[in-house]
Amino acid sequence: MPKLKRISESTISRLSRYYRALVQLDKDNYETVSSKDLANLEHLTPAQVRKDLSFFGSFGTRGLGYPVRELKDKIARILGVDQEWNVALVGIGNIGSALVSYKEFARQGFKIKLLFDNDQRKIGSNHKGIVIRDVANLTRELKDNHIEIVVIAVPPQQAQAVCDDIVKADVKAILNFAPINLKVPKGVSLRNENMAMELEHLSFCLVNDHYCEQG
Amino acid sequence: MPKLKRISESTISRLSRYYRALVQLDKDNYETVSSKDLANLEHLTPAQVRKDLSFFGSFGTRGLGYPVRELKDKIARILGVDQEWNVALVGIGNIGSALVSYKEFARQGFKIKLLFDNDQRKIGSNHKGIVIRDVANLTRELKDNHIEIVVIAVPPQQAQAVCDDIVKADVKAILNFAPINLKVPKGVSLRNENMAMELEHLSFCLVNDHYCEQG
DNA sequence: ATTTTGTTGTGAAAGCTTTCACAACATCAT
DNA sequence: ATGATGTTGTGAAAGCTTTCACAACAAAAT
Ligand SMILES: NC(=O)c1ccc[n+]([C@@H]2O[C@H](COP(=O)([O-])OP(=O)(O)OC[C@H]3O[C@@H](n4cnc5c(N)ncnc54)[C@H](O)[C@@H]3O)[C@@H](O)[C@H]2O)c1
Ligand SMILES: NC(=O)c1ccc[n+]([C@@H]2O[C@H](COP(=O)([O-])OP(=O)(O)OC[C@H]3O[C@@H](n4cnc5c(N)ncnc54)[C@H](O)[C@@H]3O)[C@@H](O)[C@H]2O)c1
Repeated sequence: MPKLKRISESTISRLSRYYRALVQLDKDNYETVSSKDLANLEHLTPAQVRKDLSFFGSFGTRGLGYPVRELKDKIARILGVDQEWNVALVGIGNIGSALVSYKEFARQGFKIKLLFDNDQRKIGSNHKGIVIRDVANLTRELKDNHIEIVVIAVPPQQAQAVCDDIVKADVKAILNFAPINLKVPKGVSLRNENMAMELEHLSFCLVNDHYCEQG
Repeated sequence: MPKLKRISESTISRLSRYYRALVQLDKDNYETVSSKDLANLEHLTPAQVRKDLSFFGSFGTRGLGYPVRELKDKIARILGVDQEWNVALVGIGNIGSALVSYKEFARQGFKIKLLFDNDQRKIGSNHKGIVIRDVANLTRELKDNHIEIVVIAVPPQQAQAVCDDIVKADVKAILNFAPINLKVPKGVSLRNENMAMELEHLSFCLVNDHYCEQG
């Protein structure tokens, strides 16, 4: 019985982790799994697992645990990975190319449909079977092709302008690799993949081991 | 007067953001900045900024704000980005290659010194001026070259074995791109860059807009 | 001098997340 | 049937993070 409460970022991230674990358990032909087992697999606490799941309903049986396949499917539904998503990629440089080559995303339902760049030498060329389009037509082409998720992999100076064009196309989900704080209107989901920040987190831990979680 | 309290992950991430903002403000020749200004730049609250900084000391002047260059340098010190770090990269495939090409990391003090792979065709070849070494010698070479941070960019099946070799070399900081939960002993800092998880977060928001922050 | 305006640093309050603890079941052995 | 064992779902407690609110200053104006 899902109440209309905000779900925390950490709960959503953990759902992804449960999902990955359940896919593996299902492959390994496990029928059921307890919150304790699932917690151990992901280095979490059983109470955390049960509380996270309880936000979305009661999926388990007391005394037995959770049915693996069923729970996997339920979480897939919740995460929206039971369906296909049309993804576009803007900026086909180092990172952009790596993402296009990565077949795992497609297998998970994230289908890279369109590629964009502003480099005349790249526009029109075929990249892993997908033609690179001119970013000048970004808004229109995103609309025409019903793109639902856009990945930004352009230099930081260009990122906000690209982002604005994406928002104009009514796209509601953006994954950004540029190390910059993009401004998006309410109703648009933005996730940042900031590697510099992760490296700085690590150097912080190296310098301040006493302050840091891992002690 | 730094008390010996754990610093939260979110505070550390925000320090990275303040730092980036301060670098820009310094370039733009600003002398001072208030918690209000800094908060506006990063879409945070002034109280948050002041509280975060207060964990590490008092850097501002009442009535005036913070001296930009001084605060920048203080945060650089706290984050450990006032020094150089020796970085090694394991797995020179799509993602690994993209990281080697990225000059920004070196500029920030993260110097990629060694590359490793297990593919005989790649081992010994020169990649952007760095020779690719055999991962068989990983532990010894990490030690010999005083590597402090290692980036894992191998397929998920190989990641834990690679990780174990890294830990054996007494490396205390690991950045992992493989979509898998690595097990590391206490005292080793591990950060994960999991793009699939970010995409799933976005699809969750698309499916459950009412549950999601951006509502 | 005194007032006004501006801003920090921080204890306390509010809000949010995780953990605890236990009733409510389910299964199995006897 | 009954008891023993195992596990969920959840309200309450504990713990953590963010926001509030204000004293303590600093500078400038009067
Ligand atoms: N490569 C990495 O390892 C790495 C690591 C961390 C962050 N990043 C960030 O990811 C982003 C991409 O990095 P990269 O190394 O792939 O850069 P890159 O220079 O290799 O690629 C950028 C691509 O974007 C294109 N581009 C530029 N402006 C554009 C615009 N307005 N519209 C469309 N395309 C445009 C360029 O032509 C180029 O193909 C950057 O913001 C970078 O800071 C990269
Ligand atoms: N490419 C992407 O866009 C992307 C996106 C998300 C996650 N990832 C993850 O990042 C990792 C790397 O992805 P990729 O696309 O670069 O893969 P890739 O196959 O292009 O590269 C992997 C490299 O690792 C090497 N390797 C394999 N086993 C090794 C070992 N034991 N020791 C040393 N090297 C070894 C391979 O020879 C290869 O060069 C994977 O875990 C992948 O799931 C990649």
